[in-house]
Amino acid sequence: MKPVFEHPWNLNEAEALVLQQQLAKKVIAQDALSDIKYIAGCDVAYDDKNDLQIAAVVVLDSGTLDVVETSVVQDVSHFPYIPGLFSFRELPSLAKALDAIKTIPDLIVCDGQGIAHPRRFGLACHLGVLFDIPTIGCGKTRLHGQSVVPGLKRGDHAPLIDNEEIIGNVLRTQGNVKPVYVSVGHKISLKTACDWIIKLSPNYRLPETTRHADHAVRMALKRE
DNA sequence: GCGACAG
DNA sequence: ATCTTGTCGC
Repeated sequence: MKPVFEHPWNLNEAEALVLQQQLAKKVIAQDALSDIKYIAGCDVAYDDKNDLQIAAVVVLDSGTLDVVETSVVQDVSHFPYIPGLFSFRELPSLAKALDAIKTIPDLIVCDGQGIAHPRRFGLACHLGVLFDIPTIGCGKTRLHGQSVVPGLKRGDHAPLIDNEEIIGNVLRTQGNVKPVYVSVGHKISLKTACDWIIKLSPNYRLPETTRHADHAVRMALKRE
């Protein structure tokens, strides 16, 4: 699958910031999904010197959560890690992995934030807008916003707030286990996003999509 | 100046 | 993200 539009990746920090603010206007924070048959997870791992990355996209059957297809690619890092500009670092390699996938997913779960971002444009938003596909941001830690601790039962959640605005949910995917940070990526509502994350996390803290993608990149990195 | 800071 | 030992628990 390919992006619906192109934009350069060889940018400096200031240029990336401008482009980010431009693209942020295109995010749709409402349900605009079709039937969800396939759901993809994606992740990136880095090598020792940190100038190479391995990206993976794993497509699962939304009903059985069985792996349908896996794509793993290697690429060079074109951009450093800068909090708030994370997508400019990981998206080039992820796009390469998506380009090789045959089973077009109906929804993609990202390892990072969606609109729970200082300029409302985390990795999940960037990927969603670039490929015009519904996405969810599901991070292991917080980047932006403040919240209260949610209840301890699976499914309990509390809003992530920034300036009176709800930018995401702190969601407990397993009882008495550290919660995850869920936010809208593109073409989905926060409620629907959380429902899917719960459904995708029947046994562990992180959704199966992320677990499979993480496993794939870690395994590929080990063989280098 | 001080703290915060996705992966 | 990655660098790392032992340890508690099913």
